[in-house]
Parts: sequence; C-alpha cells; structure tokens
Amino acid sequence: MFPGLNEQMDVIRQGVVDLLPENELVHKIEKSIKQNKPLNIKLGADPSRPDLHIGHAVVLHKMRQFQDLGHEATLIIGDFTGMIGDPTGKSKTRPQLTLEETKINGQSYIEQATIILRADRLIVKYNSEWLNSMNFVDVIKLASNYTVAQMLERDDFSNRYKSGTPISIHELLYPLAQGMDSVVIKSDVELGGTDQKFNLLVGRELQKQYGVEPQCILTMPILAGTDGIQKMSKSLDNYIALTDSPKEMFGKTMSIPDNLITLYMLHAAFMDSAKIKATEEGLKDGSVHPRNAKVETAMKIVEVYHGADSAKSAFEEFERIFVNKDIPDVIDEMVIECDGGKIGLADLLMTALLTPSKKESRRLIEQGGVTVDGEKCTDPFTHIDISTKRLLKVGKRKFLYVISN
RNA sequence: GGGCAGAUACCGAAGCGGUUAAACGGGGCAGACUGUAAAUCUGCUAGGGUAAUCCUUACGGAGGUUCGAAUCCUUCUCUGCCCA
Repeated sequence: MFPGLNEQMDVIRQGVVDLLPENELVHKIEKSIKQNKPLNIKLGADPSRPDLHIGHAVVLHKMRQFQDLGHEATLIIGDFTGMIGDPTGKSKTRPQLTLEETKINGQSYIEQATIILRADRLIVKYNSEWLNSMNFVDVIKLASNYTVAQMLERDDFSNRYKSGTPISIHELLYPLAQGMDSVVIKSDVELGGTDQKFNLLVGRELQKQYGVEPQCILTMPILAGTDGIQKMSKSLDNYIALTDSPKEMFGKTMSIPDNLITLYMLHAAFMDSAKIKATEEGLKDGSVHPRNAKVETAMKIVEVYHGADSAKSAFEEFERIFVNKDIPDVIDEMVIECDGGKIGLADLLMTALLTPSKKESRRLIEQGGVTVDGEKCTDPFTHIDISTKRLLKVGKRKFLYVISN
C-alpha cells in the first residue's frame, strides 16, 4: 500500500532544486498507486571517490524518503564509468581507474550508503555489466544521439573550452554512458546533485531514443563544505564524513561559518521547516545566538548518525575542551623510545607523529602552540623528561600522553 | 603537416642571468580575541642543523653555455590557439 498522491508529493518536494517535469512525476505516482507497483528510483554512485560525506547524504536521504514511501531504489555503481572519470565540476581530466579499483571502491560505497538507505527495497547494480559488453558499433550508435553543440551546452565543458583547458574526447562520452544506465534499468526517476542536471537529462533523452518511458529528474542542492565557500569534498578537506566519530562531526559542524547554519539544519540535520524558519528569524533579530543554533544543529547531525547519547557526550566534550579549555576525557598514550628518558621537544613532537617534520615542530613551538602538562613551552630545544607520563598539547586539538620506555 | 604561445611550490599566478626557498592571492597551520574549530586581527607556511654569509632538495624531463640559470641554448614530453 502506498501513501496518497499528495502525501507523497509533499515528501518528495522537500528541499529539491529541480523536479522535471513535475506533472509527469504526478502521473507516474498515480499510476504506481493504481497498479500497486513501486517506482524505480535511480541513483548513480561514483566509485572514484568512495569516501562519503554528509554532502552525499543530501541525495541519499532523498532516496531514503522514496524508499519509505514504498518505492524501489536502484543504486548504480559506476564501476565502468569510473574508468572514464566524471568530468562534472572538474577543471581537469580525472585520473582513470581500473575496473578492479572501481569495484573495490564500489563495495565501500555501498557499505557507507546503507548507513542511510534501507536494505530492503534496494537493488545494487554495476554498470560494467552492460557497458563493458558494448562494441564499437553500439558506441557509435549511442554517440550519434548527441551533437557536439549539445555537449558543449554543459557548463563544465564550455567553461573548460573557453578557458583553453583540455577536454578529452572520452570525457564527452561520460554523460552518454551514464544515460545508458537509465535506458537499461528503465528508471522512472533519477536523483542527483544539481551538478548532475545535465547528465540526468541526457539519460531522459536517451531513454526516449531507445523507446523506454523517459525518467523524471530530481536534483538536490550541493552542500557547501565546512569552509562555507567551496562545495563539500574530500579533496578540499572541508567535509564531514559519514563515518566520522561523534566528536569530529560535532567539532566540524561548529566550524562552519555562521551564515551556513540554516542550510545545514535543512540539508545535513534534516530538521523540520518550522524549526528552521524560527531559527532563521531568531538569528536575524538577535534573539538566537549563532553559537547556540550551531550547537543544536551539530547535535542533531551527530544524532542522525550516532544516536542521541553520542550527541550529548560530543557536546559535553566540546564544552570541556574549547569553552573551558580543559582536556578531553580520553587521551591516547604513546611510549617513546629514548635514552635516559629525556628528549628534545621538537624531536619529541615528530617522534610522537604530532608533526610531519622537525621544522614544523619548531614553528609550532616558537609560535606558542605547544604545552607540556599545561605549561606553554616556546623553546624547541628544551629537553623534556618523559620518564614519567607527560601530557602534550599541540595546537587546539591534538592531545597525547607520552612516556619513555 | 606548418606556425605561434605555454609548462613555476597544495592551487592560481609573478619573476626572465646573481640581492630568489622564489613576489602576490587563495588554502593550510599557530597565536590573540570570542559563550563557537564563526567573524576579525597578527605571524608562519621545503627538509636538515640548539648558530651562520651552512648543507640538501625544488621552477615539465634530459643535456649544454656561464664563476653563477627558474631565467640563455639544444633536445624530448605534454597542453592550448591559428592555418591546412
């Protein structure tokens, strides 16, 4: 039994950017209810970057909503297309992976995606299954469906072309390959980030060419990273991973710029719109302090992935370290090898892997970023007696007990 | 096939024979401030060396000219543009 049309559409519309064509989706859902048959919802996974973060969660969460409405999710692991490398949002050609690499990454992708997706009503497919067996004739036939001008409509391509950045021919094939997936699995709806809009529409177009009922496309916003400027991505190191610890999730959320708070409430914490609206107004008239709004958001995000208890302790830990400048409740301990239990501070930091080089150690020490047992130490050459356990603090976040063997 | 332009540190981009571990911007890190790992301000940002006008590595690759090269020459690789 499926929920009614209006109920479904209300859920589906939440937070979306594009839903095209909307009336077609209405027909599809009406039909689905009448025939008691779930829609086939497609989501392509790019296995070239298998580290999922809460930016990916925006779309995955939408997929989950479809599942909860009774529809069927098809997750396409782009093991074949991963070899091409998605040109989306890239100013450079992506490195090409081998099929084995993309397969392994794909597995890890599935594990992380199912943190959000439910395991029933989920079908996983690898697109090498059909793309790998296409021969050159098939490819030419596929390619003849699109023109160069159409491809260049895409921002990524036209920008690169205008700026003189190389575009390899094989990159033009990427959208077509991805579109082929839609033809093969006969998807009713394809989800993606707004940067995928072009690719999704190619899928729709190809379905028509190949005589399959065309899919609707639904795009979700691209979540800005914790720096508040660039989109969230692992390579920019502005991401909150789905597998991050509660502490990390909390801290990273606290580091977002204030103007991102309501955005994160909606797309990362999935809070309800009335609450978000209230916070937005509170922030504007000053009745809500940005820090408190952020704390609330951070706790909610941790709660989504780790539960309410973890959220509470992550918050307490944050208070302890950054507000009360206290030390964490759990600190690692490391046994250091050295003669006579004494070691130069700069050497110590490097040996304890707190810094990548001795130069770096010296810089940090001289800038006052290092304390030993709570006392600031600015001479990189003082020898520290570590025959008894000492507490090192490097920067704001790194704590470590050290002791000699 | 021919002509022209280009390849610089994490990224963008100056430099065009010595004072250049390389301006400037971004990013990153640290400090100050703050009810936040927000904002703002300041400093640092190749490795080694308890110092130096010290050593090593570094301006696409390989050679060469020179007391001395990111800067000049040769050649190779890669990229863009134009002509065919």
